[in-house]
Amino acid sequence: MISNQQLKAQKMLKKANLYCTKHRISILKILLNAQKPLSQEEIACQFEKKHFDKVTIYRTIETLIKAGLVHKAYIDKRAAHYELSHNCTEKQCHPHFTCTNCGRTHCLTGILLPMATSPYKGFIINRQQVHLEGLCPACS
Amino acid sequence: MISNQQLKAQKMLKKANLYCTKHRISILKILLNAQKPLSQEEIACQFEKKHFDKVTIYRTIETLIKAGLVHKAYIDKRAAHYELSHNCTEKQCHPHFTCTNCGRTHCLTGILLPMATSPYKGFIINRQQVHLEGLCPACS
DNA sequence: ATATATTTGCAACTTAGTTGCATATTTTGT
DNA sequence: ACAAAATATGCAACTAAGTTGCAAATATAT
Repeated sequence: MISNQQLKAQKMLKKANLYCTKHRISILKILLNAQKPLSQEEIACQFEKKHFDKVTIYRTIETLIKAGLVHKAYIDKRAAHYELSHNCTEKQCHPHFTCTNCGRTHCLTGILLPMATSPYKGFIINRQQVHLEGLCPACS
Repeated sequence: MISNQQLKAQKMLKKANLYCTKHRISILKILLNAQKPLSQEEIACQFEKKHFDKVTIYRTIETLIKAGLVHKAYIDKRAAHYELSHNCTEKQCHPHFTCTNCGRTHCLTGILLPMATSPYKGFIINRQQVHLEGLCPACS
């Protein structure tokens, strides 16, 4: 029984001209199900019994970032957090919201700000990512 | 001979009700002169001979953040980078620009985007920070 | 000048991420 | 379907970033 997400992940890898390995498919599936950016450790936890080396996870993420499938989220955590790029337009990522009370991070996919335009000569802006701070529904 | 920045730093600390120590003044002076966000290590390097323990630098930064004088910049570096809040409005920080070619980060203080408004009930947005990616004048 | 409150330095530690290399897996060509 | 070539993975050891507890030093208030 091949799941929907399994097929989706395989297609993503094929399209990006990457080797279609168990590890990459698993990591893509985890990111497809995630409702927020995940760290290496959070990804590792979702494998339960089957052990995935952290080096493999880091290298897989790096590969997926280079292929444009994944990007780093700019949030206020010590460890880097990653998410799929498929909820973002080419020029702009959906905003991330961090609650200053409980520290939890949410993706606010419903917001789109106008793109910044540079008043300085020579700066070519290709992508924009917005970070928001405030109180989440549970804390407000 | 007391410099201008020395006085400025002292005033900032007094106003924030913080002990006015050599270390805090030195760190504030370094941040006042910086044209971009600095990491703990970059701050430490500017002390030259006089040795400042990294723990002291981390704790000082934490204190200054709590007092609202400093904040973390959301940029694509492994180590956290910090800057003074005095170039930002209460609601919004100036955007940071990272060059995808050379990796250098710049502050684009001339840009101000409209504040995001949440389409979700219960999310109260207090502050916004924008991160831009593209090519800097040297690389474009 | 002294007492009290707060900050600093040191040592040891945790967490996050990286590198080199031998082994295993995936793809390509036949 | 099979072998060869290309690429990915696991392991061990390592570096970098940040934290904690505690004793000594410094700043402020009286």
